Amino acid sequence: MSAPAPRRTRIQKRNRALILDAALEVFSRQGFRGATLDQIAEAAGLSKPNMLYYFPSKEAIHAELLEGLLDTWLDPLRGLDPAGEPLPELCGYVRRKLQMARDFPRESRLFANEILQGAPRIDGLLRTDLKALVDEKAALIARWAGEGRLAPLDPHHLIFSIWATTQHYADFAAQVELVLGEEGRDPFPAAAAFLDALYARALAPDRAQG
Amino acid sequence: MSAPAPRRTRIQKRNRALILDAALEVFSRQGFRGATLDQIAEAAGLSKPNMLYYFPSKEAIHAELLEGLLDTWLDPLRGLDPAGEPLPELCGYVRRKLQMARDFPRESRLFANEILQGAPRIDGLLRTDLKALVDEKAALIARWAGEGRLAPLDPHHLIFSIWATTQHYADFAAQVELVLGEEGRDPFPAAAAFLDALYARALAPDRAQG
DNA sequence: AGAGAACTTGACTGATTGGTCAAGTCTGGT
DNA sequence: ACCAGACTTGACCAATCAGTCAAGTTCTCT
Repeated sequence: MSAPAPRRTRIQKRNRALILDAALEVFSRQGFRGATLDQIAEAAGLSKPNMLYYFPSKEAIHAELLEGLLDTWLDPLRGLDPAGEPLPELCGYVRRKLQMARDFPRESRLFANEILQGAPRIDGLLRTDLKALVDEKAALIARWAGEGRLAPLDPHHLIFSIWATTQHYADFAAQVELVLGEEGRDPFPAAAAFLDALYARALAPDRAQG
Repeated sequence: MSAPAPRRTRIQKRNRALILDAALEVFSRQGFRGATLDQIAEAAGLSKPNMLYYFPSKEAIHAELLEGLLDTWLDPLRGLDPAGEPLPELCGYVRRKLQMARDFPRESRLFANEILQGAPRIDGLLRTDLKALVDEKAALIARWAGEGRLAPLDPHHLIFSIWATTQHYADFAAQVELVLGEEGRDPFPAAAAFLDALYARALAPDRAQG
Protein backbone atom coordinates (compact mmCIF):
# COMPACT_ATOMS: atom_id res chain seq x y z
CA MET A 1 0.00 0.00 0.00
CA SER A 2 2.16 2.82 1.31
CA ALA A 3 5.67 3.62 0.09
CA PRO A 4 8.46 1.19 1.05
CA ALA A 5 9.91 2.15 4.41
CA PRO A 6 12.36 4.97 3.64
CA ARG A 7 15.85 4.39 5.04
CA ARG A 8 16.67 7.55 7.00
CA THR A 9 20.02 8.62 8.41
CA ARG A 10 20.36 10.75 11.52
CA ILE A 11 21.01 13.76 9.32
CA GLN A 12 17.90 13.07 7.26
CA LYS A 13 15.75 12.86 10.37
CA ARG A 14 17.13 16.08 11.78
CA ASN A 15 16.95 18.10 8.58
CA ARG A 16 13.53 16.87 7.53
CA ALA A 17 12.25 17.86 10.96
CA LEU A 18 13.90 21.28 10.66
CA ILE A 19 12.34 21.82 7.27
CA LEU A 20 8.85 20.71 8.29
CA ASP A 21 8.96 22.90 11.38
CA ALA A 22 10.08 25.93 9.41
CA ALA A 23 7.53 25.23 6.68
CA LEU A 24 4.73 24.95 9.24
CA GLU A 25 5.66 28.36 10.58
CA VAL A 26 5.73 30.00 7.14
CA PHE A 27 2.80 28.21 5.48
CA SER A 28 0.56 28.79 8.50
CA ARG A 29 1.13 32.53 8.24
CA GLN A 30 1.36 33.14 4.50
CA GLY A 31 -0.66 30.32 3.01
CA PHE A 32 0.69 28.06 0.30
CA ARG A 33 1.02 30.61 -2.47
CA GLY A 34 2.24 33.38 -0.19
CA ALA A 35 5.04 31.29 1.29
CA THR A 36 8.38 31.07 -0.51
CA LEU A 37 11.05 28.40 -0.43
CA ASP A 38 13.59 31.06 0.48
CA GLN A 39 11.61 32.00 3.60
CA ILE A 40 11.33 28.37 4.62
CA ALA A 41 14.99 27.66 3.90
CA GLU A 42 16.08 30.64 5.96
CA ALA A 43 13.79 29.68 8.84
CA ALA A 44 15.16 26.15 8.71
CA GLY A 45 18.76 27.33 8.58
CA LEU A 46 19.46 25.44 5.34
CA SER A 47 20.28 26.51 1.82
CA LYS A 48 17.46 26.27 -0.70
CA PRO A 49 19.11 23.57 -2.85
CA ASN A 50 19.85 21.59 0.28
CA MET A 51 16.21 21.77 1.30
CA LEU A 52 15.23 20.48 -2.11
CA TYR A 53 17.55 17.55 -1.53
CA TYR A 54 15.18 16.38 1.20
CA PHE A 55 11.88 17.26 -0.45
CA PRO A 56 11.24 17.20 -4.18
CA SER A 57 9.13 20.38 -4.25
CA LYS A 58 7.26 23.05 -2.33
CA GLU A 59 4.07 21.07 -2.93
CA ALA A 60 5.62 17.98 -1.34
CA ILE A 61 6.52 19.83 1.86
CA HIS A 62 3.03 21.29 2.14
CA ALA A 63 1.39 17.95 1.39
CA GLU A 64 3.43 16.18 4.08
CA LEU A 65 2.36 18.77 6.63
CA LEU A 66 -1.31 18.44 5.72
CA GLU A 67 -1.25 14.65 5.76
CA GLY A 68 0.11 14.50 9.27
CA LEU A 69 -2.30 17.18 10.44
CA LEU A 70 -5.83 15.84 10.15
CA ASP A 71 -5.24 12.72 12.22
CA THR A 72 -4.00 14.46 15.35
CA TRP A 73 -6.41 17.27 14.73
CA LEU A 74 -9.39 14.96 15.11
CA ASP A 75 -8.09 13.11 18.17
CA PRO A 76 -10.08 15.18 20.66
CA LEU A 77 -13.31 14.37 18.85
CA ARG A 78 -12.41 10.65 18.69
CA GLY A 79 -12.14 10.76 22.46
CA LEU A 80 -15.87 11.49 22.82
CA ASP A 81 -16.92 8.41 24.78
CA PRO A 82 -20.38 6.87 24.11
CA ALA A 83 -20.23 5.25 27.54
CA GLY A 84 -19.63 8.49 29.42
CA GLU A 85 -22.00 11.08 30.80
CA PRO A 86 -23.05 13.41 27.95
CA LEU A 87 -22.45 16.75 29.56
CA PRO A 88 -18.98 16.05 31.03
CA GLU A 89 -18.01 14.27 27.83
CA LEU A 90 -18.78 17.30 25.70
CA CYS A 91 -17.19 19.75 28.12
CA GLY A 92 -14.13 17.52 28.12
CA TYR A 93 -14.09 17.62 24.35
CA VAL A 94 -14.23 21.41 24.42
CA ARG A 95 -11.35 21.47 26.90
CA ARG A 96 -9.19 19.13 24.83
CA LYS A 97 -9.89 21.06 21.66
CA LEU A 98 -9.01 24.34 23.31
CA GLN A 99 -5.83 22.78 24.63
CA MET A 100 -4.88 21.85 21.07
CA ALA A 101 -5.47 25.43 19.95
CA ARG A 102 -3.12 26.55 22.70
CA ASP A 103 -0.45 23.94 22.09
CA PHE A 104 -0.57 23.80 18.28
CA PRO A 105 -1.63 27.19 16.99
CA ARG A 106 0.47 26.84 13.83
CA GLU A 107 -1.30 23.63 12.89
CA SER A 108 -4.63 25.33 13.45
CA ARG A 109 -3.66 28.26 11.22
CA LEU A 110 -2.35 25.92 8.53
CA PHE A 111 -5.70 24.18 8.50
CA ALA A 112 -7.61 27.46 8.52
CA ASN A 113 -5.57 28.74 5.59
CA GLU A 114 -6.35 25.61 3.65
CA ILE A 115 -10.09 25.83 4.26
CA LEU A 116 -10.18 29.55 3.52
CA GLN A 117 -8.83 28.79 0.08
CA GLY A 118 -11.65 26.33 -0.48
CA ALA A 119 -9.79 23.21 0.73
CA PRO A 120 -8.26 22.51 -2.72
CA ARG A 121 -5.55 20.17 -1.44
CA ILE A 122 -7.43 18.48 1.37
CA ASP A 123 -10.90 18.06 -0.10
CA GLY A 124 -10.60 14.29 -0.39
CA LEU A 125 -9.57 13.74 3.22
CA LEU A 126 -12.37 15.93 4.52
CA ARG A 127 -14.93 14.21 2.36
CA THR A 128 -14.02 10.76 3.71
CA ASP A 129 -12.23 10.66 7.08
CA LEU A 130 -13.62 13.87 8.53
CA LYS A 131 -17.19 13.40 7.41
CA ALA A 132 -17.32 9.81 8.65
CA LEU A 133 -16.06 10.71 12.11
CA VAL A 134 -18.31 13.74 12.43
CA ASP A 135 -21.39 11.81 11.33
CA GLU A 136 -20.61 9.09 13.86
CA LYS A 137 -20.21 11.52 16.74
CA ALA A 138 -23.20 13.58 15.64
CA ALA A 139 -25.31 10.43 15.81
CA LEU A 140 -24.03 9.83 19.33
CA ILE A 141 -24.94 13.36 20.38
CA ALA A 142 -28.35 13.02 18.77
CA ARG A 143 -28.92 9.80 20.72
CA TRP A 144 -28.00 11.53 23.98
CA ALA A 145 -30.35 14.37 23.18
CA GLY A 146 -33.10 11.91 22.27
CA GLU A 147 -32.67 10.22 25.65
CA GLY A 148 -33.18 13.58 27.35
CA ARG A 149 -29.65 13.61 28.73
CA LEU A 150 -28.64 16.63 26.67
CA ALA A 151 -30.31 19.74 25.28
CA PRO A 152 -31.98 19.18 21.92
CA LEU A 153 -29.48 21.03 19.71
CA ASP A 154 -28.47 20.20 16.14
CA PRO A 155 -25.42 17.93 16.60
CA HIS A 156 -23.54 18.96 13.46
CA HIS A 157 -23.88 22.63 14.20
CA LEU A 158 -22.93 21.98 17.81
CA ILE A 159 -19.68 20.44 16.62
CA PHE A 160 -19.12 23.38 14.27
CA SER A 161 -19.61 25.79 17.15
CA ILE A 162 -17.07 23.93 19.26
CA TRP A 163 -14.55 23.98 16.45
CA ALA A 164 -15.19 27.66 15.84
CA THR A 165 -14.96 28.83 19.43
CA THR A 166 -11.84 26.85 20.27
CA GLN A 167 -9.84 27.35 17.08
CA HIS A 168 -10.68 31.05 17.25
CA TYR A 169 -8.08 31.42 20.01
CA ALA A 170 -5.39 30.07 17.69
CA ASP A 171 -6.44 31.49 14.33
CA PHE A 172 -7.48 34.92 15.58
CA ALA A 173 -4.89 35.14 18.37
CA ALA A 174 -3.68 38.50 17.08
CA GLN A 175 -7.17 39.97 17.38
CA VAL A 176 -7.86 38.36 20.76
CA GLU A 177 -4.66 39.81 22.20
CA LEU A 178 -5.32 43.28 20.81
CA VAL A 179 -8.89 43.38 22.09
CA LEU A 180 -8.08 42.05 25.55
CA GLY A 181 -5.28 44.57 25.68
CA GLU A 182 -3.17 42.53 28.06
CA GLU A 183 -0.68 41.62 25.40
CA GLY A 184 1.63 39.70 27.63
CA ARG A 185 -1.02 37.64 29.39
CA ASP A 186 -2.30 34.20 28.46
CA PRO A 187 -5.98 34.38 27.41
CA PHE A 188 -6.46 30.62 27.61
CA PRO A 189 -7.42 30.19 31.29
CA ALA A 190 -10.24 32.70 30.94
CA ALA A 191 -11.23 31.18 27.61
CA ALA A 192 -11.40 27.72 29.16
CA ALA A 193 -13.56 28.96 32.02
CA PHE A 194 -15.87 30.83 29.64
CA LEU A 195 -16.32 27.96 27.20
CA ASP A 196 -16.92 25.50 30.01
CA ALA A 197 -19.66 27.73 31.41
CA LEU A 198 -21.13 28.46 27.97
CA TYR A 199 -21.51 24.84 26.99
CA ALA A 200 -22.48 23.62 30.45
CA ARG A 201 -25.38 26.08 30.37
CA ALA A 202 -26.38 25.53 26.78
CA LEU A 203 -26.15 21.75 26.84
CA ALA A 204 -27.90 21.05 30.14
CA PRO A 205 -31.03 19.04 29.32
CA ASP A 206 -34.44 20.63 29.75
CA ARG A 207 -36.10 20.06 33.10
CA ALA A 208 -38.01 16.78 33.04
CA GLN A 209 -41.68 17.64 32.66
CA GLY A 210 -44.47 16.41 34.91
CA MET B 1 -7.75 66.16 6.89
CA SER B 2 -8.54 63.63 4.20
CA ALA B 3 -7.54 63.89 0.54
CA PRO B 4 -9.33 66.49 -1.58
CA ALA B 5 -12.52 65.03 -3.01
CA PRO B 6 -11.40 63.02 -6.06
CA ARG B 7 -13.29 63.96 -9.25
CA ARG B 8 -14.54 60.64 -10.67
CA THR B 9 -15.93 60.02 -14.11
CA ARG B 10 -18.50 57.33 -14.85
CA ILE B 11 -15.75 55.13 -16.23
CA GLN B 12 -13.64 55.62 -13.11
CA LYS B 13 -16.53 54.66 -10.88
CA ARG B 14 -17.30 51.56 -12.90
CA ASN B 15 -13.71 50.36 -13.28
CA ARG B 16 -12.70 51.06 -9.70
CA ALA B 17 -15.69 49.04 -8.58
CA LEU B 18 -14.81 46.22 -10.98
CA ILE B 19 -11.25 46.16 -9.67
CA LEU B 20 -12.21 46.24 -6.00
CA ASP B 21 -14.74 43.48 -6.50
CA ALA B 22 -12.25 41.29 -8.35
CA ALA B 23 -9.54 42.05 -5.78
CA LEU B 24 -11.87 41.13 -2.92
CA GLU B 25 -12.50 37.78 -4.56
CA VAL B 26 -8.81 37.04 -5.09
CA PHE B 27 -7.36 38.50 -1.87
CA SER B 28 -10.00 36.77 0.25
CA ARG B 29 -8.96 33.40 -1.14
CA GLN B 30 -5.22 33.75 -1.60
CA GLY B 31 -4.24 36.35 0.97
CA PHE B 32 -2.18 39.40 0.08
CA ARG B 33 1.05 37.67 -0.88
CA GLY B 34 -0.66 34.80 -2.63
CA ALA B 35 -2.76 37.03 -4.86
CA THR B 36 -1.33 38.37 -8.10
CA LEU B 37 -2.22 41.46 -10.10
CA ASP B 38 -2.70 39.26 -13.16
CA GLN B 39 -5.36 37.20 -11.35
CA ILE B 40 -7.15 40.35 -10.24
CA ALA B 41 -6.91 41.97 -13.66
CA GLU B 42 -8.33 38.88 -15.33
CA ALA B 43 -11.16 38.63 -12.80
CA ALA B 44 -11.93 42.31 -13.34
CA GLY B 45 -11.83 41.96 -17.13
CA LEU B 46 -9.16 44.64 -17.48
CA SER B 47 -5.56 44.64 -18.60
CA LYS B 48 -2.95 44.88 -15.88
CA PRO B 49 -1.60 48.29 -16.95
CA ASN B 50 -5.13 49.59 -17.14
CA MET B 51 -5.79 48.41 -13.60
CA LEU B 52 -2.66 50.23 -12.46
CA TYR B 53 -4.06 53.35 -14.05
CA TYR B 54 -6.79 53.32 -11.40
CA PHE B 55 -4.73 52.18 -8.43
CA PRO B 56 -1.07 53.00 -7.88
CA SER B 57 -0.12 49.55 -6.54
CA LYS B 58 -1.25 46.18 -5.26
CA GLU B 59 -0.85 47.49 -1.73
CA ALA B 60 -3.21 50.39 -2.51
CA ILE B 61 -5.98 48.07 -3.70
CA HIS B 62 -5.65 45.90 -0.63
CA ALA B 63 -5.54 48.89 1.70
CA GLU B 64 -8.70 50.37 0.19
CA LEU B 65 -10.52 47.08 0.72
CA LEU B 66 -9.43 46.84 4.35
CA GLU B 67 -10.31 50.44 5.14
CA GLY B 68 -13.85 50.05 3.96
CA LEU B 69 -14.22 46.72 5.71
CA LEU B 70 -13.96 47.30 9.45
CA ASP B 71 -16.70 49.91 9.62
CA THR B 72 -19.47 47.83 8.09
CA TRP B 73 -18.07 44.78 9.80
CA LEU B 74 -18.72 46.24 13.23
CA ASP B 75 -22.18 47.57 12.44
CA PRO B 76 -24.02 44.60 13.98
CA LEU B 77 -22.19 45.09 17.27
CA ARG B 78 -22.90 48.84 17.24
CA GLY B 79 -26.58 47.94 17.04
CA LEU B 80 -26.50 46.37 20.50
CA ASP B 81 -28.98 48.63 22.29
CA PRO B 82 -28.41 49.49 25.96
CA ALA B 83 -32.12 50.28 26.27
CA GLY B 84 -33.28 46.89 24.98
CA GLU B 85 -33.91 43.61 26.75
CA PRO B 86 -30.54 41.84 27.19
CA LEU B 87 -31.43 38.41 25.84
CA PRO B 88 -33.27 39.48 22.68
CA GLU B 89 -30.62 42.12 22.06
CA LEU B 90 -27.83 39.56 22.08
CA CYS B 91 -29.78 37.03 20.04
CA GLY B 92 -30.47 39.80 17.55
CA TYR B 93 -26.78 40.58 17.41
CA VAL B 94 -26.01 36.94 16.67
CA ARG B 95 -28.62 36.93 13.93
CA ARG B 96 -27.29 40.11 12.31
CA LYS B 97 -23.71 38.84 12.49
CA LEU B 98 -24.69 35.53 10.90
CA GLN B 99 -26.53 37.41 8.18
CA MET B 100 -23.34 39.32 7.39
CA ALA B 101 -21.43 36.05 7.14
CA ARG B 102 -24.02 34.86 4.65
CA ASP B 103 -24.21 38.06 2.62
CA PHE B 104 -20.53 39.03 2.71
CA PRO B 105 -18.45 35.87 2.94
CA ARG B 106 -15.61 37.36 0.91
CA GLU B 107 -15.27 40.24 3.32
CA SER B 108 -15.20 37.78 6.19
CA ARG B 109 -12.46 35.75 4.54
CA LEU B 110 -10.43 38.85 3.73
CA PHE B 111 -10.55 39.80 7.39
CA ALA B 112 -9.71 36.26 8.49
CA ASN B 113 -6.72 36.17 6.15
CA GLU B 114 -5.45 39.41 7.57
CA ILE B 115 -5.74 38.25 11.18
CA LEU B 116 -4.20 34.86 10.40
CA GLN B 117 -1.11 36.66 9.18
CA GLY B 118 -0.89 38.52 12.47
CA ALA B 119 -2.89 41.60 11.40
CA PRO B 120 0.20 43.39 10.00
CA ARG B 121 -1.77 45.91 7.93
CA ILE B 122 -4.72 46.47 10.24
CA ASP B 123 -3.11 46.44 13.65
CA GLY B 124 -3.70 50.14 14.22
CA LEU B 125 -7.40 50.07 13.44
CA LEU B 126 -7.98 47.07 15.68
CA ARG B 127 -6.06 48.65 18.54
CA THR B 128 -8.18 51.81 18.45
CA ASP B 129 -11.62 51.54 16.81
CA LEU B 130 -12.24 47.85 17.44
CA LYS B 131 -10.99 47.78 21.01
CA ALA B 132 -12.97 50.88 21.98
CA LEU B 133 -16.23 49.51 20.63
CA VAL B 134 -15.72 46.07 22.14
CA ASP B 135 -14.83 47.48 25.54
CA GLU B 136 -17.94 49.67 25.46
CA LYS B 137 -20.25 46.78 24.59
CA ALA B 138 -18.51 44.44 26.99
CA ALA B 139 -19.20 46.93 29.77
CA LEU B 140 -22.87 46.97 28.76
CA ILE B 141 -23.04 43.17 28.86
CA ALA B 142 -21.28 43.13 32.22
CA ARG B 143 -23.86 45.60 33.56
CA TRP B 144 -26.72 43.43 32.34
CA ALA B 145 -25.13 40.40 33.97
CA GLY B 146 -24.59 42.34 37.19
CA GLU B 147 -28.26 43.25 37.23
CA GLY B 148 -29.15 39.58 36.99
CA ARG B 149 -30.75 40.01 33.59
CA LEU B 150 -28.17 37.84 31.86
CA ALA B 151 -26.04 34.82 32.72
CA PRO B 152 -22.75 35.77 34.42
CA LEU B 153 -20.39 35.06 31.51
CA ASP B 154 -17.16 36.89 30.64
CA PRO B 155 -18.33 39.60 28.19
CA HIS B 156 -15.20 39.75 26.05
CA HIS B 157 -15.09 36.01 25.55
CA LEU B 158 -18.82 36.02 24.85
CA ILE B 159 -18.23 38.47 22.03
CA PHE B 160 -15.34 36.33 20.77
CA SER B 161 -17.59 33.28 20.74
CA ILE B 162 -20.25 35.11 18.74
CA TRP B 163 -17.67 36.25 16.22
CA ALA B 164 -16.23 32.76 15.99
CA THR B 165 -19.48 30.87 15.58
CA THR B 166 -20.97 33.23 13.01
CA GLN B 167 -17.90 33.92 10.88
CA HIS B 168 -17.21 30.20 10.86
CA TYR B 169 -19.99 29.78 8.32
CA ALA B 170 -18.23 32.19 5.95
CA ASP B 171 -14.57 31.38 6.57
CA PHE B 172 -14.97 27.60 6.82
CA ALA B 173 -17.82 27.31 4.33
CA ALA B 174 -15.93 24.69 2.33
CA GLN B 175 -15.66 22.45 5.39
CA VAL B 176 -19.23 23.06 6.51
CA GLU B 177 -20.56 22.05 3.10
CA LEU B 178 -18.41 18.95 2.92
CA VAL B 179 -19.37 17.77 6.40
CA LEU B 180 -23.08 18.42 6.00
CA GLY B 181 -22.87 16.62 2.69
CA GLU B 182 -25.80 18.49 1.19
CA GLU B 183 -23.58 20.47 -1.10
CA GLY B 184 -26.33 22.31 -2.85
CA ARG B 185 -28.31 23.28 0.23
CA ASP B 186 -28.03 26.44 2.25
CA PRO B 187 -26.71 25.72 5.76
CA PHE B 188 -27.69 29.14 7.09
CA PRO B 189 -31.28 28.51 8.20
CA ALA B 190 -30.21 25.58 10.37
CA ALA B 191 -27.21 27.58 11.60
CA ALA B 192 -29.47 30.46 12.60
CA ALA B 193 -31.82 28.16 14.49
CA PHE B 194 -28.93 26.44 16.24
CA LEU B 195 -27.14 29.64 17.28
CA ASP B 196 -30.36 31.19 18.51
CA ALA B 197 -31.03 28.17 20.68
CA LEU B 198 -27.43 27.94 21.87
CA TYR B 199 -27.22 31.52 23.04
CA ALA B 200 -30.78 31.68 24.35
CA ARG B 201 -29.97 28.72 26.61
CA ALA B 202 -26.51 29.86 27.61
CA LEU B 203 -27.40 33.48 28.27
CA ALA B 204 -30.64 33.01 30.19
CA PRO B 205 -30.08 34.41 33.67
CA ASP B 206 -29.89 32.06 36.63
CA ARG B 207 -33.19 31.48 38.44
CA ALA B 208 -33.65 34.19 41.02
CA GLN B 209 -32.80 32.67 44.37
CA GLY B 210 -35.06 32.72 47.43
C1' DA C 1 -16.10 68.74 -36.13
C1' DG C 2 -12.12 69.37 -33.32
C1' DA C 3 -9.21 69.80 -29.22
C1' DG C 4 -7.82 68.19 -24.97
C1' DA C 5 -8.37 65.17 -21.43
C1' DA C 6 -9.37 60.56 -20.08
C1' DC C 7 -8.66 56.03 -20.96
C1' DT C 8 -6.26 51.72 -22.83
C1' DT C 9 -2.57 48.62 -24.11
C1' DG C 10 1.64 45.93 -26.11
C1' DA C 11 6.08 45.73 -25.04
C1' DC C 12 9.12 46.12 -21.65
C1' DT C 13 12.09 46.02 -17.00
C1' DG C 14 14.34 44.49 -12.89
C1' DA C 15 13.34 41.56 -9.06
C1' DT C 16 11.73 37.29 -7.25
C1' DT C 17 9.99 32.76 -7.86
C1' DG C 18 10.48 27.37 -7.82
C1' DG C 19 13.69 24.35 -9.25
C1' DT C 20 18.28 22.26 -11.50
C1' DC C 21 23.05 20.89 -11.82
C1' DA C 22 27.78 19.97 -11.54
C1' DA C 23 31.16 20.14 -8.50
C1' DG C 24 32.39 19.99 -4.17
C1' DT C 25 32.65 18.32 1.21
C1' DC C 26 31.53 15.28 4.81
C1' DT C 27 30.44 10.66 7.03
C1' DG C 28 30.47 5.87 8.15
C1' DG C 29 32.01 1.40 7.35
C1' DT C 30 36.06 -1.44 6.39
C1' DA D 1 43.70 5.30 5.12
C1' DC D 2 40.31 4.72 1.84
C1' DC D 3 36.11 4.57 -0.64
C1' DA D 4 31.21 4.91 -1.74
C1' DG D 5 27.43 7.05 -0.75
C1' DA D 6 25.35 10.88 1.75
C1' DC D 7 25.21 15.56 2.11
C1' DT D 8 25.97 20.63 0.70
C1' DT D 9 26.30 24.63 -2.21
C1' DG D 10 27.30 28.54 -5.75
C1' DA D 11 25.85 29.43 -10.04
C1' DC D 12 22.39 29.12 -12.91
C1' DC D 13 17.59 28.74 -15.52
C1' DA D 14 12.92 29.65 -17.19
C1' DA D 15 8.73 31.47 -15.45
C1' DT D 16 6.32 34.76 -12.98
C1' DC D 17 6.05 38.86 -10.26
C1' DA D 18 4.84 44.11 -9.60
C1' DG D 19 5.24 47.99 -11.99
C1' DT D 20 6.63 51.43 -16.19
C1' DC D 21 6.21 53.75 -20.51
C1' DA D 22 5.32 55.47 -24.90
C1' DA D 23 2.04 55.30 -28.18
C1' DG D 24 -2.35 54.64 -29.21
C1' DT D 25 -7.79 55.03 -28.81
C1' DT D 26 -11.99 56.87 -26.88
C1' DC D 27 -14.69 60.13 -24.54
C1' DT D 28 -16.44 64.84 -23.41
C1' DC D 29 -17.21 69.32 -24.00
C1' DT D 30 -17.70 73.20 -26.98
